Amino acid sequence: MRWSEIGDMTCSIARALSVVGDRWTLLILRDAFLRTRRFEQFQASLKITRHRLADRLQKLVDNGILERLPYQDNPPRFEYKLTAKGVDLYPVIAALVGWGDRWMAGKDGVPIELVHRGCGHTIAPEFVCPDCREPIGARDMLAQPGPGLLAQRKKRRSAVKRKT
Amino acid sequence: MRWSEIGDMTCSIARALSVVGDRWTLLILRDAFLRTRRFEQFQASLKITRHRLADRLQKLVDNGILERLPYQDNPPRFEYKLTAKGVDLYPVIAALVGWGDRWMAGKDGVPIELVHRGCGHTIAPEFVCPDCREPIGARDMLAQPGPGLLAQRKKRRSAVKRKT
DNA sequence: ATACTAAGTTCTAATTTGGAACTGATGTAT
DNA sequence: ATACATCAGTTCCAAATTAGAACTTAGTAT
Repeated sequence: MRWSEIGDMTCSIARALSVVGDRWTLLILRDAFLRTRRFEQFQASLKITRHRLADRLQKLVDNGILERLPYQDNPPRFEYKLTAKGVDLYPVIAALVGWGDRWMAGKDGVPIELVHRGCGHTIAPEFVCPDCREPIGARDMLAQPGPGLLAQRKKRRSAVKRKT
Repeated sequence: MRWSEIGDMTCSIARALSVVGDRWTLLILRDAFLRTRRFEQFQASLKITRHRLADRLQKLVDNGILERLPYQDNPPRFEYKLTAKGVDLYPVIAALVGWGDRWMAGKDGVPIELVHRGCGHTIAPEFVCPDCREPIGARDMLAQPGPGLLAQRKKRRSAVKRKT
């Protein structure tokens, strides 16, 4: 199985993970959020092999998460910047940081604190319902078929009909 | 390099990803959140090889994210349930769903909608600062060294001192 | 002329994964 | 009683992915 397509890909998580779901990619993005931009910087920070790094950066560019922009011409050199689609992955990173802080922190406490520029508080952000503003936990949400799944089911039904 | 330890592990993301950061694990957890519990159910749903599944489940149990509980004695059979630590990964899953919905949905629309049980609205949850309740984006947060990192730096400094 | 930098590429060896068959304890149908 | 099915895994080999290290290319600095 090629990892560009996981399982049935009906699920948004599967689709997201097909782009972002390997071990290095999220670490590369973490560095990107901390304003790392250049090949050598990523490599030095992550100790990823150069090969792998080139590969992952390429994939992120292909998927519109990073942009490869020239920053000088002679010799041609490029840097990688988060696109809007990339910046929008921030909640994923933040959620991972939060969980890591809560459950995997060493005895010395959390390694990095997040400070909200607006109010100056150093707290992990939390998920809320944008409508009623209540914090959201796993069992507060109900998953139900959306338009995409319904459309797909419809297609499948008519495909079966054609066969019989 | 063994993947139980990524890079320098100073970072909460690296620590989180060392447990949760491979392609199958988050899909297994997605299923767990949708109340899948048994080996055969996971296998049928994910089409992961049995070998890999056994491996990943074991690792999740080792890390306290799933619990392996007997549900019958003759023959002995077990099911896997999310622990508190596992349930607390919900924001990560939710963030992935949100991003997948926003950027990777097919033309038919999102496959699954999330309904907030409290208010009945079908919207993707958003991140807010728990203090001022403002929505949080990538550039609204400032990362600064926390107690864990400071403690570690202190240790390193004294180690250097001993050497010289 | 030599060394150095940035951003890759190429090569081989080691590790991880996929695919498919097999196990073992039990329950059910013929 | 024999055959077949279920569940929760193991075992084995081939295929894909990754690590590690050296090499490339184009320009700059000493």
